[in-house]
Amino acid sequence: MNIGEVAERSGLPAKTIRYYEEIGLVAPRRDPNGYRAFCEADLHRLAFLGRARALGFTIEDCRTLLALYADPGRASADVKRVAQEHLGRIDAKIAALEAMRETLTELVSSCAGDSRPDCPILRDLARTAEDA
Amino acid sequence: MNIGEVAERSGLPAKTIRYYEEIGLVAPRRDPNGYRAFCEADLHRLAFLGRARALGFTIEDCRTLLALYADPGRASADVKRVAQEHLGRIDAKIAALEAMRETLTELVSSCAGDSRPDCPILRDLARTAEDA
DNA sequence: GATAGGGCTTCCTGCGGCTGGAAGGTCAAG
DNA sequence: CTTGACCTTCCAGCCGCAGGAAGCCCTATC
Repeated sequence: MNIGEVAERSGLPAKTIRYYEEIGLVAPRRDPNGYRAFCEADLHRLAFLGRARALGFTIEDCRTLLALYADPGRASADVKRVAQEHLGRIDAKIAALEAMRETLTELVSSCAGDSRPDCPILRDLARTAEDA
Repeated sequence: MNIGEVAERSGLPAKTIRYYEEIGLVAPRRDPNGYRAFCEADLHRLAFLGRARALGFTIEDCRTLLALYADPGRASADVKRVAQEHLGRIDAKIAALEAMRETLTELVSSCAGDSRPDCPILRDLARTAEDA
């Protein structure tokens, strides 16, 4: 299998697959002409990576997860911990974004949005620390 | 005002302020010795930037917002549009993160998290496209 | 056998928004 | 005169790729 076919079957761009090889996440054989020659196991690994990345795991998380996946003596607790920590980071991000959303929603709804220059959004951004 | 004082009063790291100057968001005078000399208006501008960034606006959004702020002939509709588009991007991010959170929460809760290797998280990541 | 096209290769740059660190100038205090 | 805190510039790195240049390989067609 050349990179094009693997890209199509895994759903990952060829660029990304080359990058994953560069950072050691996958190690396909090489044909005599220098082309990467992927086997089914490589494809499976890449698909695994694609799904882990889609769930937001970092590349380093993926490295860990792949290692656990390959280790028959793993403890599911180790996998769970990785996922839980990731979940914590996601919750934190959501909370931060929701705080922004709340403020922004309020500002947007209070702005007339007409041709006049007066704007509570700008007023809020321009308020000084003294403006309690 | 030197950069240290401005950093403290604006809450922005000095590094960030230098960066903002580099990309043209602020343009302090210079003392004969080469030190940046900030005036109150510069500080105000930086505080504005700090608040806009805290609300998640991109640097380019900030540039636009600063320009609108400085323009007495602006239309509040222009400000509102910038904020609304930003709000849309935030909503999209939250939605993506919540989708991840949902899947991850389910996976985490279904994993025993003990010393045995069997793990539904890994099983899910490793499922093939055929596994419907 | 020449040519055209697609796919493959490597290498370098750039994205956003900073952050860290090195090497060196400047200033006030002791 | 030295110390130490400040300031300066410049360069590298973060994450996870994406874009593009330059060039090789392979197949098909004329």
